[in-house]
Amino acid sequence: MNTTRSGRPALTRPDGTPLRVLVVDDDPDLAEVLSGALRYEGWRIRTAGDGASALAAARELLPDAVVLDVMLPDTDGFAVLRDLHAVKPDVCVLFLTARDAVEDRIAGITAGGDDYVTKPFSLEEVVARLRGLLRRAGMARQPDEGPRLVVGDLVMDEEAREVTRGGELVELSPTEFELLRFLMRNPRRVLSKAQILDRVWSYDFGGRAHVVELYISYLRKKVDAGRDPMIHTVRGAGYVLKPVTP
Amino acid sequence: MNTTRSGRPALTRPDGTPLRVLVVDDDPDLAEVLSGALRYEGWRIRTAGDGASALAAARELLPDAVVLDVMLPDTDGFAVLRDLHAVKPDVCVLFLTARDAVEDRIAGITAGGDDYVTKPFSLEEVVARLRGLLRRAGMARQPDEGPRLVVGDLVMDEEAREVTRGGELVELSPTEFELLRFLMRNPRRVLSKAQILDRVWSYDFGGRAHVVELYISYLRKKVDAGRDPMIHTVRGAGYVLKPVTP
DNA sequence: CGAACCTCTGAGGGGCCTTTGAGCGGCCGG
DNA sequence: CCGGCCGCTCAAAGGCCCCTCAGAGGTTCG
Repeated sequence: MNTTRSGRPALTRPDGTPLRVLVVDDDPDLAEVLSGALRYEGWRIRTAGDGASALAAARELLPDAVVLDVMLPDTDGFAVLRDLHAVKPDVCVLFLTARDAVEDRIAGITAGGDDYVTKPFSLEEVVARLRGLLRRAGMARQPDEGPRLVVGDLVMDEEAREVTRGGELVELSPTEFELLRFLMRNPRRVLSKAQILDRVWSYDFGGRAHVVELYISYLRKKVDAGRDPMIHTVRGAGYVLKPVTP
Repeated sequence: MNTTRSGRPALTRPDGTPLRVLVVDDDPDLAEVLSGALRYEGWRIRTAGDGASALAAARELLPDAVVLDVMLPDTDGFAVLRDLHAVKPDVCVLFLTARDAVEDRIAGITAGGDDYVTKPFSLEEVVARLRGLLRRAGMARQPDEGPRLVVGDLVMDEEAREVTRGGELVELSPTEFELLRFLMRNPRRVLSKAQILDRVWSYDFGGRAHVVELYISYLRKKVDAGRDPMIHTVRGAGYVLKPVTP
């Protein structure tokens, strides 16, 4: 079976081959980070820096999905979207856009089944949105099943953004939710504070690892509250999430 | 079968040939120490002193992994990472960075599945991280199986950073963990205190061999506690770890 | 426009880890 | 048999890691 670089079974095309994703951004560093994260999901990645080379790459790769910066040096994302649909009508598109970008045009996009995230984003969010898109479009085969993450009696419904522990609802803020999602996607594995920062916080976050400690303590108060702890500190290494009794 | 210089079966590429690793550091002494340790793993090593020659070497060697100093005389780590991925998209990268540069521009690097260690590091840590990377990337074939070390009834899960003896959990500090990992990777072999210092402690450690004795005694208290001892002293030579009944 | 919520910073404190030093016991050589 | 060396352990200092509290600034929502 095709697997991610983390060992977890990968989200694949229906025939089991790796999903193909094209990353289009004119910032080479950002494109590199993005494609690294997506490659880590076990997918096949290509990058492009402008609209013209994006189209050329798309014609060659026939990607299942495209991560597309709205602001490109030679053209804008919407024009590229039209051309992409001409090349491959069923392609999924995830837009990258500035926070204060034109909301109305973006709104029209999501109606077509595509989606967007605003810069600066976290990699966890990009990956999650992309997985959601591919799943809903029927382009991806679920190795596990459904959009639910389960670790012990802790259950996360990613689409409903709902978390329960032992059946009880746990209410989380956005950052808490993303942190817990990252932990739940890597159960029984020690994650360093740097790893967590890189995945859960925005790529331009300048802060220190201290925030991770803080949010771990928030999560503990809500997820572990009064119960047997699932979140453990590994001194000098990081944090682990694991079921109470393995 | 391909083996390490120590006789232990080596971690190899899927086809059984030795893994190829490129070491890039502008300090020749450090590069030498590193490549010595990696060669000891049974891998094929090349070194480079700057970004340009690193790329040239990469094009020729097509390495499975690169150990890469972030501070290079001619360029920075991010640019090299991009170029390396262009040469070989599935290459694993382990960055070496100064402790106070961690916050700097490392952001996003671990997100792609790559990893880093801060200077001063221990060789055990570098080797362990590299093995982890290669294993997760599916570039390495397990001679034993999985990310678990087993000696007798002593079991170490490196990813969960969990150790059990006879099923019972053994809690270890970071240094204790690394020392035990070194012992478990070299079972039934006498390791001198100097060897242990060189591998487990940082390369700039100024202390004396006395610490090794102390940490061995800590390990005994936790690992051998009340049970048949697995850690043995070989007077005048060093220490051995072996199963209770060979 | 106000209130609630969320995120992040800074400071304080507690506890674990690492290292050092010293003392003791046992093994080995003289 | 005795002295010296090697290894083991205890005790304590210091540092570092981690947790928590309190509050400011920003954002969202009513």
